[in-house]
Formats: sequence, C-alpha cells, structure tokens
Amino acid sequence: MKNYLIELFKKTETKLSYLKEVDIVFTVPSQKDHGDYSTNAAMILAKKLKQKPQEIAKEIINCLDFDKSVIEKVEIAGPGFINFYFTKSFNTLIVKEIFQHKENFGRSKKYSGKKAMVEFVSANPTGPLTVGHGRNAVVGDTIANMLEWIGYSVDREYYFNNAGRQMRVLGDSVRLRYLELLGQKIEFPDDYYQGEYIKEIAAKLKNENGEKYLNENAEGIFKQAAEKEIFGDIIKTLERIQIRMKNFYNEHVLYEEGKINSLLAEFKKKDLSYENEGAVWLKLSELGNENDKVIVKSTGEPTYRLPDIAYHITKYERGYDLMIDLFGSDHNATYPDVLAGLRALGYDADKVKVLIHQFVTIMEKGEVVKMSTRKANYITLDELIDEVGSDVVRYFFNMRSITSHLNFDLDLAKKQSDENPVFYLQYAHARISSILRMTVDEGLNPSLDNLNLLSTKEEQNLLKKLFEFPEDVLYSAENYETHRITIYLEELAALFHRFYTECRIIGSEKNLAEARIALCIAVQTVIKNGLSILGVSAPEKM
RNA sequence: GUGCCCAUAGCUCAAUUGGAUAGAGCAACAGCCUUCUAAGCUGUAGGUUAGUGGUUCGAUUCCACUUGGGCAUACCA
Repeated sequence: MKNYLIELFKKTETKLSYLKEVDIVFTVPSQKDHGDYSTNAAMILAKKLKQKPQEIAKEIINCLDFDKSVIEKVEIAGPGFINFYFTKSFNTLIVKEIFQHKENFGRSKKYSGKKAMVEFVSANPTGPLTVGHGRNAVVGDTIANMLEWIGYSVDREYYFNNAGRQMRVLGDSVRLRYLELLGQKIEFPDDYYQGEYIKEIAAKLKNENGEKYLNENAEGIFKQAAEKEIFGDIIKTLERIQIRMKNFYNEHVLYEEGKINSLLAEFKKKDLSYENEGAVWLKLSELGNENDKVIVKSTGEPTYRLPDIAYHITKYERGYDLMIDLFGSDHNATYPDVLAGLRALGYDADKVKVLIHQFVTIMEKGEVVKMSTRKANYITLDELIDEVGSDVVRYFFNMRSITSHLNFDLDLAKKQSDENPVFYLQYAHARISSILRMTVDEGLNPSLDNLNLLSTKEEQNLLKKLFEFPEDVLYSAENYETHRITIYLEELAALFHRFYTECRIIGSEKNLAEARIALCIAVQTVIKNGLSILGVSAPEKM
C-alpha cells in the first residue's frame, strides 16, 4: 500500500516539482474513518509555498494519476490531510504476496551489501550475567536480527578484558576463598566479590588440586580459573536465550598487536595529547568535550579510553558500514570521549551508533532489589530464565523502549506468567495451526482463487495490517526499536482473534472457507516471522 | 553543582518523530462456550500527558524555568 503511494507521488513529481522539496510521509491514521493511509504533505508545503494547505491538497489530488482498482477514493480532511482509501480487492493481494515469500515476507533489500556489527553484552568475566545484562543481550541480539531483515550482513561481537584491577580483585577473591577452604583464617575485604560462585570456583580448585596452589598469587592460576569458569557460564546462559556471538574480542589483543602503542603515537604526532604529572592526557576539551581526560595513568597503565578507541578503529578496519554499541546507562559518560577521539583521527563517527538502554529494576515482594555484581545481591539471568523461560525473557526485554526503565516484578512474572502478552501471540499462532488441522479433515484447502470474498470488516482490517509488516520491520530496524515489533504483533494477534470470533471457516461456503484458510496461513506466517525476529518460538500447540 | 535519560489511566507501558477525538495490557465491573483452542471475544469505567510559561494553523512530542526520580560526573571498566 505504502509503496504504491510512494510510487504514485514520485510519478507526480514531474507535474508538481515542489513535491521534491519535502519528505513525504505516509502514516496509518489512528482513526479508522480517516482512511487507510494519510499524508500531511500539503500542510508542510503550505509554509514553504505560502498558500492554504487545502488548496495545495486539492492541486496534488488533481495531479495524482491513480488506478481506480487500487485506490477507491482520496479525500481532503481536517486542516489539510490527504486521506487514501484502498479498494477491498487490492487489500486481498497481500495474501498472495505472503504465500510467495513465506518465511521471507517482511525482509527487504534496502541495505543489502552493507556490513554491520552489533557489539553488545560486553560484560567482563567477573561474575554471572545479571538481569540487567539480560536486557542488553536480548535487545542487542534482536537489533542484529532486525538489521539482517533489512539486508545487512551482521556480525555479533562481545568485547571484554581480562586484565586490570577488577580482574585482579576477582583472582584474589578466589584465592582467599581457596585458603579459607584449606582451613586458613582469612579476612575477606568488603570490596571483594562476595558471590557464592567465588566459593564454588575455589572449591573446584581444591577438589581437583588439593593444596597445590597454596602459595600461588592472585594473578596466576586463580584469575585464570575464575575467568574460564565464569566465561563458560556466560556463554551457556546466552545460548539458553538463543544468543550466539560471532566473535569474542579480547582487549588484550590490542596490546599484543601493538595497536595501543601506535594509537598513542598517532595522538602524539597529531598533537592531540600531552603529558602532565606523569600521565598522558587527551585534548578532549579542544575536540568539543568538557574536559581533557587521562589516557595513560602515571603508573604507565592505559585507562579504558585508549583501548576503546583502538578497538573501534579495528571495526573501521574490518570494513563495517554500521557499528552499533549497546550500553547500559551507567556508561553514558564514556562514549563521547571515544567518539571524539575517533573523529579527531579522521574516522566517520556517524557510522557508530551508540545506544543506551536504561536499567532494569527488579521488584520482589514489593521492594526494589538493588543490584551489584560485587555485593552479590542480584538476580542472575539464569535464575530468571529458570523461572519464566526463554520466550518470556526475550519477549519481555524486547517489549519496551530502551529509553524507559524496565520494571520487572519478579513475583508477578512467576505467578502470572500465563497473562504475559507473549502467550497471547503464541496462542494466536497455535490456534491457526489447530484450524489448519481441522480443515484438512474437512477436505478444505487454502485457495488464492477467491480472495475477493474476504470482505467483512474483520477480514479487511486483518489484510490491511498484514501490509504494514514489512514497513514496520524497516522502520523498527532503522530506528533500532525492538518494541515496535511487539506492538505490531499484539495488534495483529488482536485482529486475528476478532476475526476468529466473527468469521467461521468450517460451515461457510467452500470458496469463502478456502479463502479464509489462505488468510489464516498468511497471518500465521507473519506472526511466525515477527516472533522469529524477536527470537521467540511459535508453537503449533498450546 | 554539571551532563545524559525519564515523569502519560489505580499498576506496567505505547503513541509512526510536530498531526485529526492520547491508546494497549494487567487490575475492577457487566456479558459471551452442546459449533474450527475461553491462554479468546464484546461492553463499562478509568486522563488538566508532573507544574508554569513560550514557539504555531496544531504540542505528550520542540524551547525555558520549576518539582520529583534513575545514571554518570576517576590516573575504575
């Protein structure tokens, strides 16, 4: 539908050159009696042309050369909207299109040939993934899916470092627990990792090696063991929610390949850095940011900024057209430095899209659970998956705009998971499977020959909604908004359930019944495709 | 103090980027199963979009200020 309008306006540009001057946007009006699609072009042009919007609208309509079998009528309404009404028979064509493209219906080629990387999760291996990481993981993977649907070739990458202070403390936490198990009296500092998993790693070391490591230091075997165990668990957890990374990028590689030193030299050569009080500073204040920041500490150790910039340079070197960085809001102060650094070195920073998601608040027994990996009072992603399952976890995290805080009431999720909207969608899908099983028994088969019979309000609303799917996928993907897919699917499922209630198949006249079966299959295909973008399963039975 | 995000129905959230009468789900109330899955459908009720100004044909959306929350503001990552 929308494509038809876009083409139609393009053809009209030769008659009305001013149409080229504005971006013409078609939207589905919230009011049914405002047509199937609507544009405010005349109102926007009114300002430029200094004419009344109504007159411009009239002129546009007169010049539009549309096919009467496609568009039934065009109206001017309100302050100057142009409303389009499509014919019932045109609406049914979408069923044929869905039958033709099947599991690929909704995909587009707008960005084919382009390479994208989505960097997400990127949690250092200091402890199990929490519910907060879960939001990052699910949203990141879903954005990657959406980008694939609009043509990108997408790589998923996890960036981490296993050096630095955090990891030293981790290793020493394990060491102390190990000594404790060997009967030594220890003092466990408050700012060490308090979680049970530290004790488990220590216990494993003791069971397998006895007292062998009594005199080892924190940096060696203890840190290595901790990293190996924790990373193994992280990967397993991600797999439970269908997430598989293409690559795990270890910050350490940047040092091994000399990228840190060459970057440092580059900054110096371009006079973008200077030394002060034994540290190296980046001239960020000259690059439009608030303050200069340290990139190498007086101890000689780089701060995270330097490797972060070097890491992003590798992304450019690897030829990505689009680089998504997905962070929690606690990182909101770090990315401007990285982007400024890249820009100063001549990289096109617009290719990097930094997405910040707000935190997940966990409510349990009516209270907010404050989360801290170090203090170990958090709910792990694994526990959440145990409670509600992968589908609910994925759906729930995708359901909301990343700019808003996500309030997760754990008691509600456990107790009332049946009322989660994901079941509503899955139920619609399963219901269709059931219909298809029944109709086969009745000797009825889907047919595209009499789609014109689909003329009731319920059928027509459903058909129009199906048209929107590819547009919605494109829009959602271009704006990195996973929640729009869930909104679309809920609306589609609602229209289907209404159709199901009003329009019977078995018992209707054969041609109508077979057209309706085709419609059911079309709806089921779209639900399944939509759920697959979200990474949620589409069951045949419930 | 300063920067980023947020404040919408009792609760959790939308609103196609400045559009027409602000919408869903849950919770509440009233109905619908001898017929393709009632995990469903229909209806009722629920709002000064935190507040005050401003910008214009038109503001939940943009600007300023105020109030209240979250996250930052390291020679931690």
